[in-house]
Amino acid sequence: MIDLELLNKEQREAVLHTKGPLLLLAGAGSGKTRVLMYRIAYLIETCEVKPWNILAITFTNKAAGEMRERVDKIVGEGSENIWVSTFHSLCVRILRRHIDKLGYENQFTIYDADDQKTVIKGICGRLSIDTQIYKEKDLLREISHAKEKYQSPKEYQRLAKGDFRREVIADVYQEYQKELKKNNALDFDDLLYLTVELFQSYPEVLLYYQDRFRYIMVDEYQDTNTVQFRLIGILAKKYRNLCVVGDDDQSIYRFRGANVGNILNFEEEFPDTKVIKLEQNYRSTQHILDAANAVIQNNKGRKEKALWTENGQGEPLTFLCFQDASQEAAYLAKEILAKVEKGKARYQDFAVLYRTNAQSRVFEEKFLLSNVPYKMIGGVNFYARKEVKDILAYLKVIDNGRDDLAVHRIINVPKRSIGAVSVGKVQAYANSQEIGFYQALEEASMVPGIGKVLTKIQAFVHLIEEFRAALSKRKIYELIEDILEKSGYAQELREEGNEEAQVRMENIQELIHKAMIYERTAKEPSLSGFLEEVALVADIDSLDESDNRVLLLTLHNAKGLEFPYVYLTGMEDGVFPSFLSILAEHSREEIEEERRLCYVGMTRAMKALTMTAVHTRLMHGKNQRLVVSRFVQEVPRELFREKTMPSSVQRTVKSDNSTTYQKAREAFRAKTFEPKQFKVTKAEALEYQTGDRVSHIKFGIGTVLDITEGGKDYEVKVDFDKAGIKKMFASFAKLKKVESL
DNA sequence: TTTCCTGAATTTTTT
DNA sequence: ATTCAGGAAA
Repeated sequence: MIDLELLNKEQREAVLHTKGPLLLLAGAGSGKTRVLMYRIAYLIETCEVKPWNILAITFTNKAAGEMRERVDKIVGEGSENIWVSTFHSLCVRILRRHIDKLGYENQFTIYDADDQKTVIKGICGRLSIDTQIYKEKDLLREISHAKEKYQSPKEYQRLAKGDFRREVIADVYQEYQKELKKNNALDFDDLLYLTVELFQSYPEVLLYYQDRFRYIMVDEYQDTNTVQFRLIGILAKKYRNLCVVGDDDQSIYRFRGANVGNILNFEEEFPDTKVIKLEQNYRSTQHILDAANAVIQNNKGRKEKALWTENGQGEPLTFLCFQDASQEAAYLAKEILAKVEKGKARYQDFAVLYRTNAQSRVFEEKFLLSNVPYKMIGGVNFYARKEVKDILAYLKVIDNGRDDLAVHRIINVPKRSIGAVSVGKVQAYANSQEIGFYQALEEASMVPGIGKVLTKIQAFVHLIEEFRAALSKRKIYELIEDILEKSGYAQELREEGNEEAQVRMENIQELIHKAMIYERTAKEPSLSGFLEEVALVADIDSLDESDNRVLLLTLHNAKGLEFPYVYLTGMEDGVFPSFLSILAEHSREEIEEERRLCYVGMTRAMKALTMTAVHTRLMHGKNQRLVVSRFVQEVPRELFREKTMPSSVQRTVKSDNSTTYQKAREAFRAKTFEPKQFKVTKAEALEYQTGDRVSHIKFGIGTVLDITEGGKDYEVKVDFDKAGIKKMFASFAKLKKVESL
């Protein structure tokens, strides 16, 4: 049962307004998630709305999961039928059912940023485009923006007329779409774009979903882009029960096409919109809110609002300035450690926020050194690691035979003596016959001049066929194990035998583990489903609040989270706001976006907010002298602790040329290769020894033959009764002793 | 032809 | 850290 008395007046009003369009302007920490949750519960309980008629769109998968869980607790039965998901996973679900209407196969692959770049490179090569002038990154961004605005290649070309540069980009865009379709692949933007296209071309499909989603709610509305706006616009058109929740001051994804204008457009598109403002903050102290309000007030053209709280004044803010980043990090480690040891806080109460991922490494180093347990979000994505991408490429080829990109990746991994020249011949044959690369491999005997490599290619094709045939019988994690063994990938790693190979193997083991979890938790597990999950998860989704560690993350990743103690680090002009935004063509807008980012960061803090800056920082291989961020200057001095007020700073933004590029690079390298402790800790002692009988989750019971001590783990050789002799790493095998020798 | 080696270049923020 | 280009060795 829900109790509306627990809500304030505005929150309650929002819950009770169930019919027609509703725009909820919710300041940071104003309890909007709570409102959404109560609203769903109220619809089901009191208005007798069927759970499957409700669609809630959240920003991350994690938020979706939490929302469902919390609604579960209130309404109990039926909540699993509510569609709670991100824009992207919603679109995948719809497209898996209907995309054949648009000329793709339903088994499509989702391409990540790396895949996109590979495609673009290929196109630039074929069209002889100079990638010095047309950088792959810029081309991709331009294409992405076009799709975000729902511009087809044709439309883009029409608009590009007369602008030579954009005409070239139009050609690339067109080629790019052709290539993706040929590979039966979609990029992130396609997921949204094609769903809109589907709805616009097939009214009966649209009608089905309009009738299905009679009540629609969208969280983080300020970060929707034009296609997303269009998507929810047409979905909600029939019943018009659309509730969007957002805060224009927290719009931080403009670079990704997010359009704050959607908040203003909303009332135009839905003229009878009810607007409710939530301004009472339940998260932070008044000091923190005053500071955040003071900063954000420097932005023009925002909806005026001011957060207030009943939480009391709280402590003043702290500002600290250090000589360099290493001292900044060392101090934070020391301070956090001291607070935890005094029993004032737990590690999980702290968050260290920074503008760019590159800034994280110094914190990692110092935290390791001081034994401060931490978790870093973002940075090098787990799924972006070479060995993981290799295995995923195998899975993609098995799942979608038309994904030539994946075939190219694995054709000679591990080494099969099928080199670039042979691959070129097969590709040429494929082009001449107008067939896919994989199909050309199947017909390799027809390829002119293929010679001895033919047998190797046939062996590869046979291998893939074998995996495909086994698909229905094998679990996904078993399939991965098959791939490892039968392709020789594991063999190659074993032969390398160094520590790096071991880490790679561990990463693959982690992938296997993720596959196991997926199969346990998914409703209808499938290979496509697993690959899709891998493609759409964000690092932040894996965050576990019960994990007692300090969190290291970018400001962007911190959105939607809260912590008792927040450190905003790297508060220097040039870092935050970034040079790119200061020097940009539309500098004012760009800096306003950075300022909103700062506002988001500040409002994450519940009890205490500390800002830190440094005098010099190693950037792009040079030691730069930096001045304190203008955002710090925008905070009224009286809000800071007396002794830590930002000192009036020398106005010198000059790079220090005394260090040559080479020297800096060497220094950087030296740091990179410092002996590094590992997060996967080696067991102090194993519970078993040679001769003991042990059990393994998959292989069953066996006898330990040998234990070898490696760099950071033990390698254990076990003779299993059923599975024979296997070698494995102790930290992964999780062997349990069943009897002693 | 394939493989192995080296040096150079690339990092704003992300689904 | 990874990938790519270019050149030498096998």
